[in-house]
Amino acid sequence: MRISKARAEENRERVVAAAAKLFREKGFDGVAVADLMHAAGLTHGGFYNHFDSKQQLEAAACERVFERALAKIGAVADTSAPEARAQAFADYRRRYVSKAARDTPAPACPMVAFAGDMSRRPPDIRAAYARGLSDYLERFTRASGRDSAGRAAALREFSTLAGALILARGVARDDPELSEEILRAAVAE
Amino acid sequence: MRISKARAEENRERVVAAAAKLFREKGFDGVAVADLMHAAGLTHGGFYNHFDSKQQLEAAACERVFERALAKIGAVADTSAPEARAQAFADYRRRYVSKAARDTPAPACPMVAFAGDMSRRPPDIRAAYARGLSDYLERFTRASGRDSAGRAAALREFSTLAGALILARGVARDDPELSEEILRAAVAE
DNA sequence: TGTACATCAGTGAACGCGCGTTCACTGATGTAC
DNA sequence: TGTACATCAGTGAACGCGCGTTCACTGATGTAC
Repeated sequence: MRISKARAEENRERVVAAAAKLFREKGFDGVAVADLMHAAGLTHGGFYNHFDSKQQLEAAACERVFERALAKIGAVADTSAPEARAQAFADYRRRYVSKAARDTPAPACPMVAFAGDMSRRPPDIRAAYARGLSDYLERFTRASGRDSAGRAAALREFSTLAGALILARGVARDDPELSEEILRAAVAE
Repeated sequence: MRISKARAEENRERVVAAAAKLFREKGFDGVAVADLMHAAGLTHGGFYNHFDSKQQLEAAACERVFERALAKIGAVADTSAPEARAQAFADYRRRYVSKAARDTPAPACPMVAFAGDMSRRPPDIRAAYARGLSDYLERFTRASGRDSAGRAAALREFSTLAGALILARGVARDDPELSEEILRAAVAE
């Protein structure tokens, strides 16, 4: 049963959206093509009408996750009024290491979701990730109110946030107190 | 061909050692039982003479990696002369975010190697990991010369180091300049 | 100490399962006239 | 505008492969006497 072009595009979109969510949640190798298609309301056989391979969808999903993350930090960076920007950045940091961010199965931050096994992924995904991180750190630096002289401090600050969230997520279920302690320490002054 | 008890124990030891290395390098799911046994100079069939399951070896390997990491940071923490301890800690930090640490396929730090997918692992491995991180952070705090009042600062400092190494490893091959910048920023003052 | 036998670490074939991918088929869509 | 036909998104069975695990077998080790 052939489907209209618009509907087909809509289906492809749903597959990418499902992949962006499920890959963040279970990792690239933790989700089967059939799972992705089922999550998008389709059967697995049609997958290759939209993508050359699972690997290609992985790259597309990675880019999709970055689009969202870049839009979010970009909005903070592009806030023109300095005091509003400072407030937006403070909120961003606080939310980044919140318990909600720790407890969500699918981390919104692509670095938290993917950094761990990025060194083992094929070149095209790694390239998308590297571009994404580079763009993200540029925006994060601006969002933090620093200029190029303060870039090192901004990178250090983001390493702290990402490191704390990754560590806190790893022990969340087995040592919740330590997990919270790590999160609080990351934004303590 | 039956083997002596001593030789059998030696073989088991080699399997755990191979697992501790290969799991750090390729992740738990990236190494097959046959690979592990082959790396230990054995064939895959004998695996279940030593372990109930692959999962049990994963837990044993995780503990093994922590033993090494805890011994290393423990030695710094237990250095009694304050100036020698401060020097040893400075060296530890510098080496932790060195290019060598970034470029080694098998990270020495269990958090860098395992944190990424720890939230998806079975309970016994997660428990071993949580115990290990808790012990590690206690030693790291002492090694940094801080007492319990300075524990938050110590946790924040370790989050920075681990986060930076994880981020730097993720883009090492695709954006080496950014990768180095992240590492340098983590220990800049 | 020497002998006979049971034990069991190691071997490699085999099993069963899940996964990425392929393929023949369906039937509504898009197009040529 | 209406009709005939080609296209192609979606379906579900099937293929091939790798992996964790099992099993019958081997023969040196460990032990009972």
